[in-house]
Amino acid sequence: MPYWLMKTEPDTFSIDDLANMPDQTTIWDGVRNYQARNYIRDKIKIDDNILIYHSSCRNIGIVGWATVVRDAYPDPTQFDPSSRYYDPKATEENPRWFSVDVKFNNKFNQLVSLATLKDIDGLKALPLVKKGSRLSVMPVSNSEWKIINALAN
DNA sequence: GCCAACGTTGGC
DNA sequence: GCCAACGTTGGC
Repeated sequence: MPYWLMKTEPDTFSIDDLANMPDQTTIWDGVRNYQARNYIRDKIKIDDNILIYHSSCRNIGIVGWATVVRDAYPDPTQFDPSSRYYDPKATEENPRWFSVDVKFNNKFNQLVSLATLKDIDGLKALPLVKKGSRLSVMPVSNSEWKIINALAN
């Protein structure tokens, strides 16, 4: 089963916010990067697992994981002029941006910090730890998933 | 808050 | 199609 990692700013939406949602489920909206969009639209499927990463905050790192419960569909915020994610060039007939729904699964007992991730040889290929990488949705291999789960316990 | 690195835009 | 200018990301 494929694995992924998605970034979120906890000040905007944290893993605790996800755990507190009705049915512990939310739309993952606001992705506005083409490479990340392509993963969401074309690759990410129901039952795939998603590591949740907190960025731009005090405690940076992977905090837990969720599971995809709905395949890609047009991100409604692109059509909403009042949304910060509004995109005037997107149309219902020709949407640019896509979302999936994700459901909370587990919060790690301890955060796996970015500094820790950068220190592990088996994680060097992960875009997250590469200098200058800004990709907000990325694939995670089976072995990377295992390493990260081991670090979380 | 700073700023390096990156992705996108738009003039040519 | 190039590339300068701009806006954004995200660690520190």
